[in-house]
Amino acid sequence: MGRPPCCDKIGVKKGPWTPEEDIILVSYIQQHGPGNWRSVPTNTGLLRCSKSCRLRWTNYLRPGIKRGNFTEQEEKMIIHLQALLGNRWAAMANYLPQRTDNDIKNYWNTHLKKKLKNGGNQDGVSSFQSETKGQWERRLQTDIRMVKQALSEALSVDNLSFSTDSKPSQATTYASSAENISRLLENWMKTTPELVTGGGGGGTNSADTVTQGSVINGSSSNEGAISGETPPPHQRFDSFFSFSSKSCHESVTAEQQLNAGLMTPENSVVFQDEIKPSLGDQVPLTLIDKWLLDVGLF
DNA sequence: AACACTGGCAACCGCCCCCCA
DNA sequence: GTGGGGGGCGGTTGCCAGTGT
Repeated sequence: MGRPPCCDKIGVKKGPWTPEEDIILVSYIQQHGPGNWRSVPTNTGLLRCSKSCRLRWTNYLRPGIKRGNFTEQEEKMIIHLQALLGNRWAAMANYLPQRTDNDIKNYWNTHLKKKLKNGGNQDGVSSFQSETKGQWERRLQTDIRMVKQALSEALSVDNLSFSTDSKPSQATTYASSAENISRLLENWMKTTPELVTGGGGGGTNSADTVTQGSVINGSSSNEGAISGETPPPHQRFDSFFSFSSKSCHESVTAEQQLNAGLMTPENSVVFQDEIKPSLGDQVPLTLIDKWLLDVGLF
């Protein structure tokens, strides 16, 4: 017998996610945190496969995701990481915390692959590949060993500080996800104004039912833990948006620091609980910086 | 203005790895 | 030690918007 599918194919919805589904998912993760994906569809009532929920979260709703054009720095980073790591998109995403592996993969396949093919030697990448890749792999192995040791010591301290201060950090992190869906919500509210104007006219469609039943209740119970009261619907959505400016600011700050080489993914407040501690797979950003400096990129 | 083509991106699929009983 | 289940990852697909003819 083969392995059963992760979810029943019957009754599982496929295709693009609706804003309502996004809200349900984010609301659930705000309360329970990411993980245990198998239980997500059951507990939320989402007619989605657990994998689909995880992908939607990691690729779109996850906090701190930067969308839009890749910067030149990011592009160079991807090119070099691809040369170094191959098609290990998830590992590459560790060095570009604001980009998802899917984003990086798509960008590589649609832009960079073509660019390198047409352009040939871009920014010395080809010569780097032929001349220094082997050398870098050796240095990387050495670095990884050193860093593993140093980080394991450091993390034993960091974990203590994280555990004592995990709540605010988590709140900030999940708040940022609201920023990601806020744009969707804004569009959604434009198209379905009756849902968020306090039930002005009608508002008896299925979307309203879903929103009132699953999302608002979930959201309010979550916020109730903070504010202790249930605001009216439009204020509850406002509170979703109210996260945006702060988290956006933090996100930009983190980005600026990352770009300036002042902050590594490991000590970023925004991403610290999203970074996987798979030390064997990744090298701290400072090493990449060093490498980029060595090859004359910065 | 209408149609065809192309590129970009979100989402799905299936394999693999790791953890736990 | 082993098998099953869950999660992660990379490859691929399909839809949609933009652009060209």
